[in-house]
Amino acid sequence: MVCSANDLQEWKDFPKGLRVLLVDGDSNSAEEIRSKLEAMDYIVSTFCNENEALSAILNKPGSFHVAIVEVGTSDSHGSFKFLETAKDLPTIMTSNIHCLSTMMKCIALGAVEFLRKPLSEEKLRNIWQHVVHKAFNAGGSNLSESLKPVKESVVSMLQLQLENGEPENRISMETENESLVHENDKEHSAGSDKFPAPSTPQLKQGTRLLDDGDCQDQTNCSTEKESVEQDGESKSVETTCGDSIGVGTLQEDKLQIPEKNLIKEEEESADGFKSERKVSHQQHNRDSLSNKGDDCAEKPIKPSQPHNSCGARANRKKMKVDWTQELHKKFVHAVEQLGVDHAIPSRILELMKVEGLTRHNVASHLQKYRMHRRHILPKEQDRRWPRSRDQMQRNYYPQRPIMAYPPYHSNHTLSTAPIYPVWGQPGSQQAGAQVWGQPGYPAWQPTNNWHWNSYPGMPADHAWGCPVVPPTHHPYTSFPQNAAEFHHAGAVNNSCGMPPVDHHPEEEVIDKVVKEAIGKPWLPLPLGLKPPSTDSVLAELCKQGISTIPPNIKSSKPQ
DNA sequence: GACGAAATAT
DNA sequence: AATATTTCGT
Repeated sequence: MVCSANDLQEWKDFPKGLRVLLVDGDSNSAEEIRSKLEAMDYIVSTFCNENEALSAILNKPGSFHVAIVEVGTSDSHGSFKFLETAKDLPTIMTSNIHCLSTMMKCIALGAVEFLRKPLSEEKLRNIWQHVVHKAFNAGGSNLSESLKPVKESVVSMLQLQLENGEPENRISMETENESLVHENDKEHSAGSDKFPAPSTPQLKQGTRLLDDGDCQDQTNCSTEKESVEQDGESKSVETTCGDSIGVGTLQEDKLQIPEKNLIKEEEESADGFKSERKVSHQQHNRDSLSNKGDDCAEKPIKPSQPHNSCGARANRKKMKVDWTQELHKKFVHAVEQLGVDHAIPSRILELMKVEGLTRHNVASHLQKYRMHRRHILPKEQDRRWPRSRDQMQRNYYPQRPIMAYPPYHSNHTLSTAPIYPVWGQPGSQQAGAQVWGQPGYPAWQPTNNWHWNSYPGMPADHAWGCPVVPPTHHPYTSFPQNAAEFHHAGAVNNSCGMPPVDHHPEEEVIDKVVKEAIGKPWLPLPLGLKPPSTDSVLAELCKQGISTIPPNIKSSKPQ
C-alpha cells in the first residue's frame, strides 16, 4: 500500500534539500548562485577553489548530491582535476567563457552539463535531474549513500504518482535500471560513469532512462489516449504498456489524477465499498459527458486489487473489476433500462458510465448475471408456484405472465422503486462477498422471474435472453397474456429503439391481462395494476362462476 | 468487432 | 467455491 510513502517521508519534497557543492572563484558570482539555489531550497556549500571542495568531499563522502564548478577563465586545471577526482559526484560545469573545446573536455571528463554563466534560476532549477540520473544509473553496488535516498524518494514518487505504491514496483524498476546501466556503459564508455547531460530544463532524461531499458512500450504508454472510453477494450493498449514504470506514463497520469486521493483509494480497495465511495467523490471530473443528472456519482472503476504495480493504465495485468453493490446496482439499472433483451454489453457499458469499466467486464458480468438468473429463477418459480397441474403444463408451454415489470420503463420508476431488496441494503454485504441471490429474493431483479420465461418452442438457453417483447409480429393469440401485449398496448414507454407502437390498449387485451392476473395469483402483478383486494378478486371469480378457491392459491396470493 | 458461452485464472 | 478474465466460435 502506501508503505512506500514512508520512504517518501524521508525526502518528501525532493529535490528540495538537495545538497549542492558550489565552486566559484568569483565570490560575487558564487553568492549570486548560492542565493538562487537556496531560493529553491537547495542546500549550498560554497568553496572558492576546487581543492577545498575536494577535501570537503573526501572528508565527508556523500555529503553532496551535485556539484557546480566554475571553469576559471585563466586556469581550468583545477576544474578538470575536480572532475577527475569527484567522478561520483554529478558535476555541472559553468563558465563565462564559451570555449567549445573546454566544454568538450569537461564533458569528456565526466561533467554532466556545461552551463554558461550567468546561471539563471531557470538553469539551476533542474539540476536535480543529474542527481536522479546518477541515482538510477549508478550500479546498485556503487550507489552512494547520498544517492540512495534520492533513488528511494524518486521511486516512491513515481509509484505514488502512478497510483500505486507497491514494493514490487521498486524491484522491477531497479532491475530495469541495472540493465540500463549496462547499456549506457557500453555507449558512453569513453567518458566515465557520467553521461552526457540532458538539457537541464527538460525532463527528457528521465524518460530516456527507462526508455532504453526493457520498456519499449513506453512510447505507447505515453501516447496512449486519455479518453475516458479508452477502456481496456483495447487489450493491446493495456498489455503493451510494460509493467515497468513508464515515466512517460507517469507524466500523463499524474497530471490528471489527484494522486493523494488515488492512493487513498488504493489503500482501501480491500474494501470495495469504502473505496468506491471515496472515488466517487473525487474524480468525477472527467465524466463530463456522462452523467446528466444521474443520481449516482460516476466513479472510475478502481482496480480492486492494489496488487498491480503500475498505474491502472500502464499496468500489464488487467485490473480486476470489483463488482461492488454500487457497481452492480448500476449494472442492473442499465440492464433494466435497456430491457434485458436489449441489454448488450456495449450498451450497458454506455449506460453505466463507469470510467474504466470495459465492455469485457460488462459482458462477463452480464454472463454471470444471466447464469445466475437461469439458475436462481427456476428455484424461485418453484418456490412461488405451487406444484400443480398448471405448473406441469407450464413446463411444456411456458407462459410469460403479464408484464409485471416492464423492461422499458421510465427511469424514475426505477430509481424510486425499491427494486433491489438485496443489493440496496447498505452494509448488507461486503464487497467481494457478492451475493447473487438471497433466499426468498431474486437478487437480480426482484420481479423478473417470470417475464424472462422462454417462448414456447424456444430453447431454454435462448429463452433467457429472450426479449420480453417478442417480435412485433408475434401473434397475440398464442399468448394472450403476453407481456408484449402491454407493450403494444402502449403501456410501456419504449425508449430503446423499438418501433413505436401506437396502438392503444384494447379493452380486450386489458381484460385478458386482468383476467390473467386474477386467475393466476401466484404471478406477480403486472405493473400498473394495483393489487386487487381479496374481496374484489373473489367477486371477480364469482362473476366468472368460480366459487371455490383452492387454498394454495389463496395463500400464495402476491401482495 | 461485438456477443455469448465456455474455459481459465485468481 | 465463487467470481473475474480470457479464449473461442459465431
